[in-house]
Amino acid sequence: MELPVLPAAQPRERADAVANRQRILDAATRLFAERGVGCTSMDAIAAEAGVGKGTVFRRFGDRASLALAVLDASETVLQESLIRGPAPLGPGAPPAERLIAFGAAMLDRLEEHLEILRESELTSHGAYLRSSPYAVHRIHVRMLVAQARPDADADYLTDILLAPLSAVTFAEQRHTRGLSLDQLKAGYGDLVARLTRA
Amino acid sequence: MELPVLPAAQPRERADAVANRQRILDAATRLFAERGVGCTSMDAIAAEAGVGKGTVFRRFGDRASLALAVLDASETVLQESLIRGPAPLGPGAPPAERLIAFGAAMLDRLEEHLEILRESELTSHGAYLRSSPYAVHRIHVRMLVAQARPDADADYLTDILLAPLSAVTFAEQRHTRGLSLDQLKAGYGDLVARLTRA
DNA sequence: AGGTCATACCGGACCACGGTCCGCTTGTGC
DNA sequence: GCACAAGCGGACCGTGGTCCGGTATGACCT
Repeated sequence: MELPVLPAAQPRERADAVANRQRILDAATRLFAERGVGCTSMDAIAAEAGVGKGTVFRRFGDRASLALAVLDASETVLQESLIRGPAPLGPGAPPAERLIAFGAAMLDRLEEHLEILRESELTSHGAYLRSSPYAVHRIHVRMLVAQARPDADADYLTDILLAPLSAVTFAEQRHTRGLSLDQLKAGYGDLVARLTRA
Repeated sequence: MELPVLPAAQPRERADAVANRQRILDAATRLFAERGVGCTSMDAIAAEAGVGKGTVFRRFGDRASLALAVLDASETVLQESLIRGPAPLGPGAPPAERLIAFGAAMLDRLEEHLEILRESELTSHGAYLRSSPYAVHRIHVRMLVAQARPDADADYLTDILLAPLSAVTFAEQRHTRGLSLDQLKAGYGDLVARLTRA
Protein backbone atom coordinates (compact mmCIF):
# COMPACT_ATOMS: atom_id res chain seq x y z
CA MET A 1 0.00 0.00 0.00
CA GLU A 2 1.39 3.35 -1.11
CA LEU A 3 1.28 6.31 1.19
CA PRO A 4 1.75 9.79 -0.26
CA VAL A 5 5.15 11.13 0.82
CA LEU A 6 3.60 14.37 1.96
CA PRO A 7 -0.01 15.53 1.85
CA ALA A 8 0.74 18.21 -0.78
CA ALA A 9 -0.28 21.61 0.50
CA GLN A 10 -0.25 23.07 -3.02
CA PRO A 11 -2.63 21.72 -5.62
CA ARG A 12 -0.76 19.00 -7.38
CA GLU A 13 1.50 19.82 -10.33
CA ARG A 14 0.00 19.38 -13.75
CA ALA A 15 1.02 16.30 -15.72
CA ASP A 16 2.34 18.21 -18.73
CA ALA A 17 4.42 20.37 -16.41
CA VAL A 18 6.07 17.30 -14.90
CA ALA A 19 6.74 15.86 -18.33
CA ASN A 20 8.22 19.11 -19.57
CA ARG A 21 10.51 19.41 -16.58
CA GLN A 22 11.90 15.99 -17.33
CA ARG A 23 12.30 16.71 -21.03
CA ILE A 24 14.21 19.89 -20.23
CA LEU A 25 16.51 18.10 -17.79
CA ASP A 26 17.17 15.36 -20.32
CA ALA A 27 17.85 17.88 -23.06
CA ALA A 28 20.22 19.86 -20.86
CA THR A 29 22.08 16.75 -19.76
CA ARG A 30 22.46 15.61 -23.33
CA LEU A 31 23.60 18.96 -24.72
CA PHE A 32 25.98 19.63 -21.84
CA ALA A 33 27.61 16.29 -22.50
CA GLU A 34 27.64 16.62 -26.28
CA ARG A 35 28.93 20.11 -26.89
CA GLY A 36 30.10 21.30 -23.47
CA VAL A 37 28.32 23.41 -20.90
CA GLY A 38 29.75 26.71 -22.13
CA CYS A 39 28.59 26.11 -25.69
CA THR A 40 25.01 25.32 -24.78
CA SER A 41 22.59 28.24 -24.78
CA MET A 42 19.24 28.23 -23.05
CA ASP A 43 17.55 28.59 -26.44
CA ALA A 44 19.27 25.44 -27.59
CA ILE A 45 18.11 23.53 -24.54
CA ALA A 46 14.54 24.73 -25.05
CA ALA A 47 14.65 23.73 -28.71
CA GLU A 48 16.15 20.33 -27.94
CA ALA A 49 13.46 19.74 -25.36
CA GLY A 50 10.78 20.83 -27.84
CA VAL A 51 9.55 23.52 -25.52
CA GLY A 52 9.38 27.32 -25.44
CA LYS A 53 12.15 29.26 -23.76
CA GLY A 54 9.70 30.73 -21.28
CA THR A 55 8.95 27.24 -20.02
CA VAL A 56 12.61 26.57 -19.28
CA PHE A 57 12.93 29.72 -17.24
CA ARG A 58 9.68 29.23 -15.39
CA ARG A 59 10.66 25.74 -14.31
CA PHE A 60 14.24 26.48 -13.33
CA GLY A 61 14.50 30.20 -12.76
CA ASP A 62 17.87 30.75 -14.33
CA ARG A 63 20.84 29.07 -15.93
CA ALA A 64 22.71 28.46 -12.68
CA SER A 65 19.74 26.71 -11.11
CA LEU A 66 19.19 24.56 -14.16
CA ALA A 67 22.80 23.43 -13.95
CA LEU A 68 22.31 22.48 -10.30
CA ALA A 69 19.08 20.70 -11.12
CA VAL A 70 20.93 18.53 -13.65
CA LEU A 71 23.16 17.35 -10.80
CA ASP A 72 20.34 16.87 -8.37
CA ALA A 73 20.42 13.08 -8.44
CA SER A 74 24.13 12.98 -7.72
CA GLU A 75 23.71 15.56 -4.96
CA THR A 76 21.00 13.48 -3.33
CA VAL A 77 23.26 10.46 -3.23
CA LEU A 78 26.00 12.49 -1.59
CA GLN A 79 23.68 13.92 1.04
CA GLU A 80 22.28 10.50 1.77
CA SER A 81 25.82 9.23 2.38
CA LEU A 82 26.56 12.08 4.74
CA ILE A 83 23.50 11.43 6.82
CA ARG A 84 23.01 7.67 6.74
CA GLY A 85 25.97 6.23 4.90
CA PRO A 86 28.85 4.18 6.34
CA ALA A 87 31.63 5.86 8.34
CA PRO A 88 33.80 7.82 7.93
CA LEU A 89 31.61 9.78 5.49
CA GLY A 90 28.49 8.98 7.44
CA PRO A 91 28.10 9.01 11.24
CA GLY A 92 30.30 6.98 13.53
CA ALA A 93 33.81 8.30 12.89
CA PRO A 94 35.55 11.14 14.78
CA PRO A 95 34.74 14.58 13.32
CA ALA A 96 38.18 15.20 11.83
CA GLU A 97 38.00 11.96 9.90
CA ARG A 98 34.53 12.74 8.71
CA LEU A 99 35.68 16.14 7.48
CA ILE A 100 38.51 14.57 5.54
CA ALA A 101 36.13 12.03 4.04
CA PHE A 102 33.74 14.83 3.13
CA GLY A 103 36.54 16.73 1.39
CA ALA A 104 37.56 13.65 -0.56
CA ALA A 105 33.97 13.01 -1.62
CA MET A 106 33.55 16.60 -2.74
CA LEU A 107 36.81 16.51 -4.68
CA ASP A 108 35.72 13.33 -6.45
CA ARG A 109 32.45 14.99 -7.29
CA LEU A 110 34.28 18.03 -8.66
CA GLU A 111 36.49 15.83 -10.76
CA GLU A 112 33.45 14.17 -12.25
CA HIS A 113 31.10 17.12 -12.73
CA LEU A 114 33.48 20.06 -12.87
CA GLU A 115 32.03 21.79 -15.90
CA ILE A 116 28.49 21.90 -14.60
CA LEU A 117 29.41 22.83 -11.03
CA ARG A 118 31.66 25.58 -12.31
CA GLU A 119 28.91 26.92 -14.51
CA SER A 120 26.50 27.11 -11.62
CA GLU A 121 29.02 29.04 -9.53
CA LEU A 122 29.99 31.41 -12.30
CA THR A 123 26.55 32.30 -13.59
CA SER A 124 24.79 32.68 -10.27
CA HIS A 125 26.35 36.06 -9.47
CA GLY A 126 27.66 34.59 -6.25
CA ALA A 127 24.25 33.33 -5.16
CA TYR A 128 25.38 29.70 -5.24
CA LEU A 129 26.56 30.30 -1.69
CA ARG A 130 22.88 30.45 -0.83
CA SER A 131 21.75 27.49 -2.90
CA SER A 132 20.23 24.56 -1.11
CA PRO A 133 23.03 22.05 -1.78
CA TYR A 134 25.59 24.51 -0.50
CA ALA A 135 23.50 25.15 2.60
CA VAL A 136 23.43 21.44 3.35
CA HIS A 137 27.18 21.11 2.96
CA ARG A 138 27.66 24.11 5.18
CA ILE A 139 25.48 22.75 7.98
CA HIS A 140 27.26 19.44 7.81
CA VAL A 141 30.73 20.93 8.01
CA ARG A 142 29.74 23.39 10.68
CA MET A 143 28.41 20.60 12.88
CA LEU A 144 31.64 18.62 12.56
CA VAL A 145 33.77 21.71 13.17
CA ALA A 146 31.80 22.53 16.29
CA GLN A 147 32.36 18.97 17.56
CA ALA A 148 36.07 19.00 16.82
CA ARG A 149 36.82 22.48 18.13
CA PRO A 150 34.10 23.61 20.56
CA ASP A 151 36.25 26.61 21.46
CA ALA A 152 36.74 28.06 17.97
CA ASP A 153 34.77 30.39 15.71
CA ALA A 154 32.85 27.68 13.89
CA ASP A 155 31.41 30.01 11.27
CA TYR A 156 34.76 31.24 10.14
CA LEU A 157 36.38 27.81 10.15
CA THR A 158 33.51 26.45 8.11
CA ASP A 159 34.15 29.02 5.41
CA ILE A 160 37.83 28.16 5.40
CA LEU A 161 37.06 24.49 4.95
CA LEU A 162 34.49 25.03 2.20
CA ALA A 163 36.39 27.59 0.14
CA PRO A 164 38.97 25.13 -1.25
CA LEU A 165 36.12 22.89 -2.38
CA SER A 166 34.61 25.45 -4.73
CA ALA A 167 34.55 24.55 -8.40
CA VAL A 168 36.42 27.67 -9.46
CA THR A 169 39.26 26.96 -7.05
CA PHE A 170 39.33 23.31 -8.01
CA ALA A 171 39.47 24.06 -11.71
CA GLU A 172 42.38 26.40 -11.19
CA GLN A 173 44.36 23.96 -9.03
CA ARG A 174 43.63 20.93 -11.09
CA HIS A 175 43.99 22.30 -14.60
CA THR A 176 45.90 25.58 -14.55
CA ARG A 177 48.24 24.54 -11.75
CA GLY A 178 48.30 20.88 -12.74
CA LEU A 179 47.89 19.38 -9.27
CA SER A 180 46.66 15.81 -9.09
CA LEU A 181 43.49 14.72 -7.38
CA ASP A 182 45.58 12.90 -4.79
CA GLN A 183 47.62 16.01 -4.07
CA LEU A 184 44.44 17.93 -3.47
CA LYS A 185 43.06 15.26 -1.16
CA ALA A 186 46.33 15.11 0.74
CA GLY A 187 46.45 18.89 1.04
CA TYR A 188 42.90 19.00 2.28
CA GLY A 189 43.63 16.25 4.78
CA ASP A 190 46.53 18.26 6.19
CA LEU A 191 44.39 21.34 6.35
CA VAL A 192 41.70 19.58 8.34
CA ALA A 193 44.27 18.02 10.64
CA ARG A 194 45.86 21.37 11.43
CA LEU A 195 42.60 23.18 11.90
CA THR A 196 41.04 20.58 14.15
CA ARG A 197 44.00 20.07 16.50
CA ALA A 198 43.15 21.37 19.94
CA MET B 1 66.13 67.92 -17.88
CA GLU B 2 63.56 65.23 -18.62
CA LEU B 3 64.64 61.74 -19.44
CA PRO B 4 62.18 59.35 -21.09
CA VAL B 5 61.18 56.71 -18.57
CA LEU B 6 61.81 53.95 -21.04
CA PRO B 7 62.88 54.11 -24.65
CA ALA B 8 59.48 52.90 -25.85
CA ALA B 9 59.87 49.79 -27.94
CA GLN B 10 56.40 50.20 -29.46
CA PRO B 11 55.61 53.37 -31.36
CA ARG B 12 54.28 55.67 -28.72
CA GLU B 13 50.58 55.69 -27.91
CA ARG B 14 48.56 58.36 -29.67
CA ALA B 15 47.49 61.38 -27.69
CA ASP B 16 43.76 60.92 -28.26
CA ALA B 17 44.05 57.31 -27.14
CA VAL B 18 45.63 58.36 -23.87
CA ALA B 19 43.03 61.04 -23.33
CA ASN B 20 40.19 58.63 -24.07
CA ARG B 21 41.54 56.02 -21.68
CA GLN B 22 41.52 58.58 -18.91
CA ARG B 23 38.05 59.85 -19.75
CA ILE B 24 36.72 56.28 -19.67
CA LEU B 25 38.33 55.57 -16.31
CA ASP B 26 36.94 58.80 -14.88
CA ALA B 27 33.49 58.08 -16.24
CA ALA B 28 33.52 54.53 -14.84
CA THR B 29 34.70 55.71 -11.44
CA ARG B 30 32.01 58.36 -11.32
CA LEU B 31 29.16 56.10 -12.44
CA PHE B 32 30.21 53.21 -10.19
CA ALA B 33 30.12 55.57 -7.25
CA GLU B 34 26.89 57.33 -8.23
CA ARG B 35 24.58 54.49 -9.14
CA GLY B 36 26.44 51.36 -8.04
CA VAL B 37 28.56 48.97 -10.03
CA GLY B 38 25.75 46.58 -10.85
CA CYS B 39 23.55 49.32 -12.29
CA THR B 40 26.19 50.70 -14.63
CA SER B 41 26.26 49.28 -18.14
CA MET B 42 29.19 49.54 -20.49
CA ASP B 43 27.04 51.66 -22.82
CA ALA B 44 26.44 54.10 -20.01
CA ILE B 45 30.15 54.38 -19.32
CA ALA B 46 30.91 54.97 -22.98
CA ALA B 47 28.20 57.64 -23.18
CA GLU B 48 29.36 59.35 -20.00
CA ALA B 49 32.91 59.37 -21.34
CA GLY B 50 31.70 60.78 -24.63
CA VAL B 51 33.18 57.89 -26.56
CA GLY B 52 31.97 54.96 -28.66
CA LYS B 53 31.41 51.61 -27.02
CA GLY B 54 34.01 50.01 -29.25
CA THR B 55 36.62 52.30 -27.77
CA VAL B 56 35.83 51.17 -24.24
CA PHE B 57 36.22 47.53 -25.16
CA ARG B 58 39.38 48.04 -27.17
CA ARG B 59 41.06 49.85 -24.31
CA PHE B 60 40.00 47.51 -21.54
CA GLY B 61 39.04 44.22 -23.14
CA ASP B 62 36.02 43.45 -21.01
CA ARG B 63 33.98 44.57 -18.06
CA ALA B 64 36.03 42.68 -15.47
CA SER B 65 39.28 44.23 -16.65
CA LEU B 66 37.79 47.71 -16.65
CA ALA B 67 36.74 47.21 -13.05
CA LEU B 68 40.29 46.18 -12.15
CA ALA B 69 41.70 49.13 -14.05
CA VAL B 70 39.58 51.48 -11.96
CA LEU B 71 41.32 50.12 -8.86
CA ASP B 72 44.75 50.20 -10.39
CA ALA B 73 46.01 53.14 -8.36
CA SER B 74 44.96 51.51 -5.10
CA GLU B 75 46.50 48.22 -6.18
CA THR B 76 49.79 49.92 -6.97
CA VAL B 77 49.94 51.42 -3.49
CA LEU B 78 49.33 48.01 -1.94
CA GLN B 79 52.00 46.33 -4.04
CA GLU B 80 54.46 49.09 -3.23
CA SER B 81 53.83 48.50 0.48
CA LEU B 82 54.41 44.77 0.11
CA ILE B 83 57.74 45.28 -1.60
CA ARG B 84 59.22 48.38 -0.07
CA GLY B 85 56.88 49.44 2.74
CA PRO B 86 57.52 49.24 6.49
CA ALA B 87 57.32 45.91 8.33
CA PRO B 88 55.31 43.85 9.00
CA LEU B 89 53.59 44.40 5.65
CA GLY B 90 56.89 45.09 3.93
CA PRO B 91 60.16 43.20 4.43
CA GLY B 92 61.78 42.80 7.82
CA ALA B 93 59.23 40.86 9.86
CA PRO B 94 58.96 37.06 10.21
CA PRO B 95 56.92 35.45 7.42
CA ALA B 96 53.93 34.55 9.59
CA GLU B 97 53.57 38.14 10.72
CA ARG B 98 53.87 39.39 7.19
CA LEU B 99 51.15 36.99 6.07
CA ILE B 100 48.84 38.24 8.80
CA ALA B 101 49.56 41.83 7.86
CA PHE B 102 48.89 40.99 4.22
CA GLY B 103 45.55 39.45 5.13
CA ALA B 104 44.58 42.49 7.15
CA ALA B 105 45.54 44.83 4.33
CA MET B 106 43.54 42.78 1.84
CA LEU B 107 40.52 42.72 4.14
CA ASP B 108 40.69 46.51 4.53
CA ARG B 109 40.87 46.81 0.78
CA LEU B 110 37.85 44.54 0.38
CA GLU B 111 35.91 46.57 2.91
CA GLU B 112 36.63 49.71 0.94
CA HIS B 113 36.25 48.51 -2.64
CA LEU B 114 34.03 45.47 -2.26
CA GLU B 115 31.57 46.25 -5.04
CA ILE B 116 34.19 46.72 -7.71
CA LEU B 117 36.37 43.79 -6.65
CA ARG B 118 33.33 41.54 -6.53
CA GLU B 119 32.29 42.65 -9.98
CA SER B 120 35.68 41.83 -11.41
CA GLU B 121 35.58 38.35 -9.89
CA LEU B 122 32.02 37.64 -10.95
CA THR B 123 32.18 38.83 -14.55
CA SER B 124 35.57 37.40 -15.44
CA HIS B 125 34.32 33.81 -15.77
CA GLY B 126 36.90 32.81 -13.20
CA ALA B 127 39.78 34.40 -15.11
CA TYR B 128 40.48 36.86 -12.29
CA LEU B 129 42.66 34.10 -10.86
CA ARG B 130 44.96 34.82 -13.78
CA SER B 131 44.82 38.61 -13.60
CA SER B 132 48.02 40.45 -12.92
CA PRO B 133 47.10 41.78 -9.45
CA TYR B 134 46.15 38.29 -8.36
CA ALA B 135 49.39 36.90 -9.74
CA VAL B 136 51.37 39.40 -7.68
CA HIS B 137 49.47 38.53 -4.50
CA ARG B 138 50.02 34.88 -5.20
CA ILE B 139 53.76 35.22 -5.67
CA HIS B 140 54.01 37.25 -2.50
CA VAL B 141 52.08 34.76 -0.39
CA ARG B 142 53.85 31.82 -1.92
CA MET B 143 57.24 33.26 -1.05
CA LEU B 144 56.23 33.82 2.56
CA VAL B 145 54.68 30.37 2.82
CA ALA B 146 57.84 28.79 1.46
CA GLN B 147 59.90 30.64 4.08
CA ALA B 148 57.63 29.71 6.95
CA ARG B 149 57.13 26.05 6.01
CA PRO B 150 59.93 24.87 3.72
CA ASP B 151 58.64 21.31 4.09
CA ALA B 152 55.06 21.86 2.97
CA ASP B 153 53.23 21.96 -0.37
CA ALA B 154 53.57 25.70 -0.92
CA ASP B 155 51.23 25.80 -3.90
CA TYR B 156 48.36 24.27 -2.04
CA LEU B 157 48.88 26.32 1.10
CA THR B 158 48.96 29.46 -0.98
CA ASP B 159 45.55 28.67 -2.41
CA ILE B 160 44.20 28.04 1.05
CA LEU B 161 45.48 31.38 2.26
CA LEU B 162 44.19 33.33 -0.73
CA ALA B 163 40.73 31.77 -0.99
CA PRO B 164 39.31 33.47 2.12
CA LEU B 165 40.45 36.82 0.72
CA SER B 166 38.28 36.61 -2.38
CA ALA B 167 35.62 39.27 -2.77
CA VAL B 168 32.80 36.76 -3.11
CA THR B 169 33.77 35.03 0.14
CA PHE B 170 34.25 38.33 1.91
CA ALA B 171 30.88 39.66 0.80
CA GLU B 172 29.18 36.54 2.09
CA GLN B 173 30.92 36.58 5.47
CA ARG B 174 30.62 40.27 6.01
CA HIS B 175 27.08 40.94 4.81
CA THR B 176 25.13 37.69 4.66
CA ARG B 177 26.75 36.21 7.75
CA GLY B 178 27.19 39.52 9.51
CA LEU B 179 30.76 38.99 10.71
CA SER B 180 32.73 42.10 11.64
CA LEU B 181 35.94 43.15 9.98
CA ASP B 182 37.79 42.46 13.23
CA GLN B 183 36.36 38.96 13.42
CA LEU B 184 37.59 38.28 9.93
CA LYS B 185 41.06 39.61 10.71
CA ALA B 186 41.21 37.56 13.89
CA GLY B 187 40.04 34.47 12.06
CA TYR B 188 42.62 34.96 9.36
CA GLY B 189 45.34 35.51 11.96
CA ASP B 190 44.46 32.18 13.60
CA LEU B 191 44.47 30.48 10.24
CA VAL B 192 47.93 31.75 9.42
CA ALA B 193 49.23 30.83 12.85
CA ARG B 194 47.98 27.25 12.55
CA LEU B 195 49.17 26.78 9.02
CA THR B 196 52.66 28.16 9.62
CA ARG B 197 53.42 26.24 12.80
CA ALA B 198 56.16 23.73 12.18
C1' DA C 1 56.28 74.99 -42.46
C1' DG C 2 53.69 72.34 -45.18
C1' DG C 3 52.47 68.10 -47.44
C1' DT C 4 52.05 63.05 -47.63
C1' DC C 5 51.35 58.51 -45.96
C1' DA C 6 50.76 54.47 -43.09
C1' DT C 7 48.29 53.18 -39.45
C1' DA C 8 46.54 53.27 -34.80
C1' DC C 9 42.36 54.50 -33.51
C1' DC C 10 37.45 55.53 -33.42
C1' DG C 11 32.43 54.67 -33.19
C1' DG C 12 28.22 52.83 -33.73
C1' DA C 13 25.75 49.16 -36.26
C1' DC C 14 25.46 44.50 -35.31
C1' DC C 15 25.13 39.82 -32.94
C1' DA C 16 24.00 36.21 -29.49
C1' DC C 17 22.59 35.45 -25.16
C1' DG C 18 20.05 35.46 -20.63
C1' DG C 19 15.94 36.72 -18.88
C1' DT C 20 10.92 38.84 -18.82
C1' DC C 21 6.12 39.32 -20.19
C1' DC C 22 1.61 38.52 -21.47
C1' DG C 23 -2.13 36.73 -24.35
C1' DC C 24 -3.51 32.16 -25.52
C1' DT C 25 -4.11 27.04 -24.43
C1' DT C 26 -4.82 23.02 -21.84
C1' DG C 27 -5.27 20.02 -17.99
C1' DT C 28 -7.99 19.31 -13.74
C1' DG C 29 -11.48 19.43 -10.05
C1' DC C 30 -16.17 19.89 -9.62
C1' DG D 1 -19.29 19.53 -19.60
C1' DC D 2 -17.68 23.91 -17.37
C1' DA D 3 -14.88 27.23 -15.27
C1' DC D 4 -10.67 28.60 -14.09
C1' DA D 5 -6.12 28.59 -12.81
C1' DA D 6 -1.71 26.54 -14.12
C1' DG D 7 0.99 26.30 -17.75
C1' DC D 8 2.86 27.53 -22.25
C1' DG D 9 5.69 29.85 -25.85
C1' DG D 10 7.69 33.08 -28.53
C1' DA D 11 8.04 38.09 -29.25
C1' DC D 12 10.58 41.33 -26.84
C1' DC D 13 14.29 43.83 -24.07
C1' DG D 14 18.84 45.22 -22.30
C1' DT D 15 23.43 43.68 -22.02
C1' DG D 16 28.25 42.36 -23.02
C1' DG D 17 31.10 41.91 -26.72
C1' DT D 18 32.62 42.04 -31.98
C1' DC D 19 33.54 44.14 -36.45
C1' DC D 20 34.88 47.02 -40.02
C1' DG D 21 34.60 51.31 -42.91
C1' DG D 22 36.09 55.71 -42.16
C1' DT D 23 39.15 59.23 -39.78
C1' DA D 24 42.52 61.76 -37.30
C1' DT D 25 47.29 61.59 -35.71
C1' DG D 26 51.94 61.78 -35.69
C1' DA D 27 56.41 60.39 -38.29
C1' DC D 28 58.95 61.54 -42.05
C1' DC D 29 60.42 64.04 -45.97
C1' DT D 30 61.12 68.29 -48.58
